[in-house]
Amino acid sequence: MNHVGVTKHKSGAKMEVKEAERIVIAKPVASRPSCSGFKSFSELLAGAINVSPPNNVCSESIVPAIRPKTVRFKPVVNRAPSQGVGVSISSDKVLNSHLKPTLVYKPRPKLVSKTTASLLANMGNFSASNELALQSMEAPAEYEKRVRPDHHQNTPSHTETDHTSEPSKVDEDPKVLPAVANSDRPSYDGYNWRKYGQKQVKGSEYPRSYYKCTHPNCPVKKKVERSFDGQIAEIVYKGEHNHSKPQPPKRNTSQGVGFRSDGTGQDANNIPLWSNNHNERNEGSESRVENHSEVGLSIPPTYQGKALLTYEHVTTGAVNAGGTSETSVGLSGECEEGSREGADDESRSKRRRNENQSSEAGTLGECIQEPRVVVQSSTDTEIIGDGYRWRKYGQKVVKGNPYPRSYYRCTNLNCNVRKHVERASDDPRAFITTYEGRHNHEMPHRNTNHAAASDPDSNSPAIKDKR
DNA sequence: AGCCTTTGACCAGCG
DNA sequence: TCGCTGGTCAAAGGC
Repeated sequence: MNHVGVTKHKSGAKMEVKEAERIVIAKPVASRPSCSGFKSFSELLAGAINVSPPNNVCSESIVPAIRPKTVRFKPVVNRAPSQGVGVSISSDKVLNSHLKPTLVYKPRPKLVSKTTASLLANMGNFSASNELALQSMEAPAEYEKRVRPDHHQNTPSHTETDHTSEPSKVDEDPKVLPAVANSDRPSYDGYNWRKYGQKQVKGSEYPRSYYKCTHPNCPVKKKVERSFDGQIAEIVYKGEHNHSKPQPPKRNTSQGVGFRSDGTGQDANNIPLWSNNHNERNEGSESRVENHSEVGLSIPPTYQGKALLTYEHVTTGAVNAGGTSETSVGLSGECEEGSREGADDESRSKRRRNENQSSEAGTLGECIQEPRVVVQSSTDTEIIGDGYRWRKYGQKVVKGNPYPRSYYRCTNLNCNVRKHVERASDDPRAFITTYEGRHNHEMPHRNTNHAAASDPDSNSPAIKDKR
């Protein structure tokens, strides 16, 4: 085991290490990085990848930060995601968030199975690799900072058990059992991670997995909470990579699905694409990429069919938006997880499956029969909420929340920013809006504040974005 | 052979 | 001081 950067000796040594980590690692501070020389991962990434947006005047700070992207909005004052930062943090809670140590990345993507990924890949634009790669969190561009609501309410019962190993379990829908996907793998961010622990954390319905970057001397760690169906419920990065992304063994564009089965968690194809493709393709959207992956609209592997639909929609949206990256991005998250996980997780799952076959079988069946994902085909609703124009491209019910979540995409050409809005299950008056990516354009409508206004299902109160 | 995951146990911080 | 909790270790086993 290469515990890079971490000494393993009990007590004393350990402490030292921790100390070190603290120094190096950015603590998940809720506070939003400002120009104080504090850069978030996404910003850093952005800088590395693209030309940094004008906003980022602050330059290079070394501090990796965890940037919050999802904020819980109360029907009060909200801000739209500012251009520079892909996320808007607002609401009282958010504001207070910095008081809390938890800065979390909390995307809730669903995954698609390998099959889906490959299908998508075959569809053309979509390259599984990309997708996969996208998930990356590396640059937590997608970080969402979220004041965590009580998860408890969300999911009643599946806790305790160690579902991690089991790839797809039910999560959103207790019945949903992703056939292939998921698992504990960290999201694909182009880096290699080694899982070194897993734990059921109090307050969280999902088990938390701990990962370390496998690169020698890289102090980066991340915690991932994955729902039973493989969705990433929360990701927290700690530290900053002191190396570049590992080069993928090979790049592949056409094979949508090239999964390594070695359990490295790397998808030969994925990574490459991720690092190359995305970076290159999405100039200016750097963060988006990463984000999408995690946050992206995801579809439980189980719902392959749906996934495809979604995919199409996504694609369409992308097209409409004028970007292709979107497409990949949109799926990325899904595929990534699904596919990549698929590789090794699959085997693992098999193992586990054998062990728990009976129980799972039942679950799976149900899942398939009762998909809860409702993909709205093309609700080309343009909504002007936080000042930007959004097109709703999907909607679905997420586990633990009776209210459907709506997915929006910025309608601006080439802008890959997306957001999803949902009511807080524990507080119907509160809305949780998660932004992905950052706008690469000016805000078309500055004073409008009815983000969800046109959202049919949102019943939503207008979400005002704070800026 | 090397690397990864799993998982119970251990450790430290905190209230 | 004690119990709880989160984070990490490390043996075992798989690929």
